[in-house]
Amino acid sequence: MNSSPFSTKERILGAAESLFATHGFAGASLRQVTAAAKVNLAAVNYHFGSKDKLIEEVFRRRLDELNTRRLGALGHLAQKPETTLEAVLEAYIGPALDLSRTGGGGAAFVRVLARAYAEHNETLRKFLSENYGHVLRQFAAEFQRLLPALSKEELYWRLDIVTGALTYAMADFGIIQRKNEVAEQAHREQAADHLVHFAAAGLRAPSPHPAPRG
Amino acid sequence: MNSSPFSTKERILGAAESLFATHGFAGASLRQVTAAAKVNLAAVNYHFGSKDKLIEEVFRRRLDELNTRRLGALGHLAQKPETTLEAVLEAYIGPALDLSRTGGGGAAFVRVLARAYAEHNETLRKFLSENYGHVLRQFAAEFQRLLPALSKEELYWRLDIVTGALTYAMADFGIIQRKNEVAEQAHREQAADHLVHFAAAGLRAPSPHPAPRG
DNA sequence: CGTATTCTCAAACGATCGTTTGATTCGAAC
DNA sequence: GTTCGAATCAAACGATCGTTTGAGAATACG
Repeated sequence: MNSSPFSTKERILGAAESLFATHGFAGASLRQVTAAAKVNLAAVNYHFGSKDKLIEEVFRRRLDELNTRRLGALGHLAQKPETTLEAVLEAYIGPALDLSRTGGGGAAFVRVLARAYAEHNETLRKFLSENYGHVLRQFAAEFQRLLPALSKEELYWRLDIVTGALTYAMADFGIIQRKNEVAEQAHREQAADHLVHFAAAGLRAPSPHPAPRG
Repeated sequence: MNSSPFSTKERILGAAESLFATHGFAGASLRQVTAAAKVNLAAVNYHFGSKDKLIEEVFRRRLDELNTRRLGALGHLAQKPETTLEAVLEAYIGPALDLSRTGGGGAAFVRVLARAYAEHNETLRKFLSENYGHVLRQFAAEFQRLLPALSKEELYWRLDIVTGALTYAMADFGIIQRKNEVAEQAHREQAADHLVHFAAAGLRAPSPHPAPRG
């Protein structure tokens, strides 16, 4: 019955990903999603149970592979004395870049990911923390090994900044607008290159023992 | 009739700011807003005309003062040979910090500002660009003077990263969660201090003439 | 005072939301 | 061919959305 090579579930996930990226979770309706996926409205609740479950599935589909690849890349570097800061950053950012490079909607997903940070939805936050929190903790441990001069608190502050900048840059929210659809991949690769370079310098900055502002 | 010292318009703006920060523009309904403001539902359309106009007014109320203060701080530094990179960053970030420090809902507004980046709402983007784009251009010119080794393109990439990190950090989206309401101001000041330090190092990083990734 | 204007209020408007229902169609197993 | 579970469909559910209405209360001005 499907004229498309993709199943109904896959078409819903793809359309939802794209529309959530553009309009947000509350702003994109199931009627928009099912219309874009060319499926019946009831198909969402039939296949996923509810809109919230659909949102979770949009995340799970991408994050399972993304974080597996991140940990795999980290596994080749961890504990080795010759590992560089740039290499660990690359292990974290590279899979996200690859994801955004795959034609099948991954570029939209990184925008959805940025949405998740902006959403203060507690249910969503808990889901992400429970399912993928261990990845961030493993990377933090490796960064700590490479930056022993930083206190744990200082390190977490900086990793927080890197994560924010990564999310923001990959999601293409910035003032720098690309010219056309063809240049999107090149644009995103440039963003990642600049980001790794910038983040490495920021992480390496000497600890300030900050004085009161004024 | 108002038992509050604030007018109906002011109470609506304050409640809207807080709820937009938490639930987003589409996620916060006018019924939630008017209930929190303890005013009648129809008051929004009477005083502002529509929900979209209310959103614009939430921005205008804060950004007019914020950007005036930013340009004022920049005016004391621009063209002077002894100006430092940190001072210009401080001129950009400091007023945002002060805003988030004022008790009257400014802390919520910085989260609203971050929402604006995540929203791909063209109407909102156009409004912000038309009304406040000149501020970013003036700061870019001053950064260019202080970082002559950077190409214009390279500089814009880095400023884009700084803006993203600033927005993200000030909006308190990160993994670092503060313990209670009392510590919020101290938390935010720490975030700004770390951010200035991090951003200055990132901006000063030598130009990479980036090689192909691999 | 009376009058005009501004503001607030409960109530309802039509539209759209997420979800559910029940009938119908499909594809494999026997 | 018959049967049966899976999938799709049009239609409708109650709830909530932004917005509008018209009457009443508060305020300002003569």
